[in-house]
Amino acid sequence: MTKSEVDHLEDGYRWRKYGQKAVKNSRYPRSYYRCTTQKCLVKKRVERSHEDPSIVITTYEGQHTHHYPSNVRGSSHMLANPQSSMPPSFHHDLFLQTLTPPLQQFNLPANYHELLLLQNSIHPSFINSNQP
DNA sequence: CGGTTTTGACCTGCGC
DNA sequence: GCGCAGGTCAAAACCG
Repeated sequence: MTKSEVDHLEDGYRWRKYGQKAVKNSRYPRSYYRCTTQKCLVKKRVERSHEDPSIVITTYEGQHTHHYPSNVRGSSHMLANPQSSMPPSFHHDLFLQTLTPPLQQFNLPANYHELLLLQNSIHPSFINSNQP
């Protein structure tokens, strides 16, 4: 449930695509990702909105039981001492916040843009959390 | 050379 | 029992 033009969303974890299928509702293909960290078998389903091609619906299946990888591809510049500045609890909270809003989005399309902006605000903020 | 993406085939659950 | 739809596997291709 994030607005993005690309499927490869860097959410702090590394994903390996293991499948792709076309769905009937959407005329766009749906991609299946799995967390590359062997400790947790979290799965992720990325589907493109049938209304707005610029919006992808990301459905997480399971919970991450580990911190994000030591070196995140594409965001390696933000790893100075992540564990220190961001305890797991904080991340878990963020995780819940990321999961909760989508349900409201479905019921309140009017808040869509606000939530999208919120989503866009969360990522940079937590990236900059260890920035002096 | 290792990890990742791609892509078709294969498997399973469900409705008729 | 069959067909459809969704989900997964695995081999080859691809890329740093």
